[in-house]
Amino acid sequence: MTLQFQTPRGTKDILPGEMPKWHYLEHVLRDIFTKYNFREIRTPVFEDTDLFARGIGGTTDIVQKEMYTFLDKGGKSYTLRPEMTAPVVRAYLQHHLGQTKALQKMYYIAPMFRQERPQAGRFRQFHQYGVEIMGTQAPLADVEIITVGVEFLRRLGLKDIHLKLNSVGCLVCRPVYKLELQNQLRPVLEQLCGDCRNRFHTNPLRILDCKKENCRALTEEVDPIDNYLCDECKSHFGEVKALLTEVKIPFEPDKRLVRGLDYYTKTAFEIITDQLGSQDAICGGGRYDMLAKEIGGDAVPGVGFAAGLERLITVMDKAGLFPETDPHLDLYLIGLGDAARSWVYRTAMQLRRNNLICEIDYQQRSLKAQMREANRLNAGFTAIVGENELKNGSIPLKKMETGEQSDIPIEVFAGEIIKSVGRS
RNA sequence: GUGGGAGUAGCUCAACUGGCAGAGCACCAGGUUGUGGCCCUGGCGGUCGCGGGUUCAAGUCCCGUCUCUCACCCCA
Repeated sequence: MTLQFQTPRGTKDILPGEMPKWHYLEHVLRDIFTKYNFREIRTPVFEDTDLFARGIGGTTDIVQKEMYTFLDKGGKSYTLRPEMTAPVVRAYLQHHLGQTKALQKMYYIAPMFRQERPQAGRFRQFHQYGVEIMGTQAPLADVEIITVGVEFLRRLGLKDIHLKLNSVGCLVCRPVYKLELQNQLRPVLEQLCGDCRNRFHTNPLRILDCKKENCRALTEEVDPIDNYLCDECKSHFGEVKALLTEVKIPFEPDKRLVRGLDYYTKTAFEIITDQLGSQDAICGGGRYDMLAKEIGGDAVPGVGFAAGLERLITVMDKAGLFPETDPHLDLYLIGLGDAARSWVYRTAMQLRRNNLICEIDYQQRSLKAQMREANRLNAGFTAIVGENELKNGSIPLKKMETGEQSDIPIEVFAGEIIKSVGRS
């Protein structure tokens, strides 16, 4: 069958059958975020295009080629959000959240949009969860962010995850390092790949991140940024590492980790898994002390991460880490004949009001069909009601697992069921 | 945006060098006129992704296109 309408390229329906996985992850996320005292924030799915252009940075791939941008009827340019940090900072500034509380700790679980070629672990609409702490430069805030991300993955039971850590400096020291990098690479500039030759001018730090064998070799001997960090960045980075060690969160310093968004300062980190192939980053984040100012507000420091739910689900599936979900019914009520169906319907309503999960047949199907349905729905019990039962005033209740059957007087049926099958 | 692989029933897949489009599972019904799962029997279900071309004849060959998939770029 060829349907005229299908999900747009790179998008997916999340069908009822897979929803338990999403609910499970969302439940654990909210639970752990709440314990760390983060509160949820929701912002519009689209924003002023300039918010992203300026916030994320004009030279980034996200802005240059991945944004879903459209004009509204007034000719104004909007963009479906490709990430959530810029909108959160925008909301923080717009609502003067810094005035009401010194520190804002926020989390989100929300869809994002990027117009890229779909691939394993990459979609055009995907979901991210993330946290942000705004209003402090304290290294402990960085560590809290990293901790909450790692703790979540640990609680899910994930093994084989690696935390990669670096500092990308600040406005004081990064320009110095950029120049130094250019000086050191200039002699080999012609040997770098085409992308890297461009990066040499636009964003030399990204050359370190190139995955090409040749480029990596050429940059192997380059001085790491550590040697050029200003005193403040150096001590900040040192403290982050010390605190992580203190709370026993293993990390791997990675001088090549620079991240693709321009707004990062100081701490940058990624959590990767070796189960995912080339899209191995499962969580990425860092500090962004210049972002608020960049989008036109006061300078407000912040730190946060974003992580992808679809990728996480892939990893969880591979590792078999989702708990067995056992969708079931407490009771399937079978009605045969008009009078019985009416009784069954009224009884089902009464039981549902008392917190039992009940189902009935809508289509006057045969007893066999209804039994089959009860079995398929994994019903704990089935009650079979026809003319005889109404006449005799006695309802047979069948325990599906064992097949044993007992009769319950019709006038006390609901009460007995609520008592014996129901939960408090 | 660039390159490789793939699209046949709801799902997983067959169909030789072009010659009537199939199986398993699932679904529905019957065997059992009021008792699920197991078993048996039958049934429903396809514009072979879409469009064009070659041919007496195309699921099969050619071109285009869409989608999926993998990789590059980059990212969650």
